[in-house]
Amino acid sequence: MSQRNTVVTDQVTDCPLPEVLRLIGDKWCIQILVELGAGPRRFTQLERAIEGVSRRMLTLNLRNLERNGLVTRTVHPDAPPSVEYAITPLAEDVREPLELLARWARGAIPALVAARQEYDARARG
Amino acid sequence: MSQRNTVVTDQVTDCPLPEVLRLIGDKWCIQILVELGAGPRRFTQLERAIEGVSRRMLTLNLRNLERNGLVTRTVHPDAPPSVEYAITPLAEDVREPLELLARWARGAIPALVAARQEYDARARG
DNA sequence: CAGTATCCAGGTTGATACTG
DNA sequence: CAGTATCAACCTGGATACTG
Repeated sequence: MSQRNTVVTDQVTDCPLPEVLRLIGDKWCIQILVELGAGPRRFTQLERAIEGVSRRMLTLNLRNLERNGLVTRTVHPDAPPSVEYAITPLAEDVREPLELLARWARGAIPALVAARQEYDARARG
Repeated sequence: MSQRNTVVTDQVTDCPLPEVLRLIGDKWCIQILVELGAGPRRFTQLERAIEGVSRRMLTLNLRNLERNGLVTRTVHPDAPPSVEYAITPLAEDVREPLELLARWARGAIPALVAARQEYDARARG
């Protein structure tokens, strides 16, 4: 999760894909975006919605998303504290490409499973 | 790179995206697929084309791609050995979704950079 | 509530040397 | 040529305890 400023700086070729993947490739980013896609959420709401995420990782991933302009964080000056997260238009725009990717994944799963079984069978044989 | 058999097994929700990202999210996978998209390549060709990849990682990534049915590996019984890698139709199909994602990335870069500058400025301030 | 600080286990990667 | 084997460094992530 350390600084990964590579999205533009050192991208010489015309394929930004490796950078995008690092951008949204943090372990919980997608699930955060999906959850926030349904509407703004508070920290604990996210923590409960995203099964298995640790407090630490949720924080780090949110900070990263915020830093990259994909998520906004608004603090309401209440007691007890209340912080609301929401996705930005920029993040909205990435939903469609991601949905296509997801669609491909759903279609590809049978072939993937088959490929693995065959590979593993051969690897053992 | 250890076994990650999760693509189907434990996916309860209807969002396969985290799994896809692990599938093609290995550090060099995309670059391998892009390179092979231009035509079959031999091991050393890939090693030279993909700047910064170590022999070890190239091997591991290729094995993973092969296991998932995204790349084929054909050994020509020559001396010296000759091994040719190529992408499968399954991998061809993923190029379009990935291209859309790349297109989004290219468009989003200015906003990303701006978001970061602002965030980092505030973080220091 | 919404984090931060700390510690640690484990996984991932690169460098390097070796092999059929 | 096309790898495998080994080792060390690094990074990531989870658990936990603490705080405004």
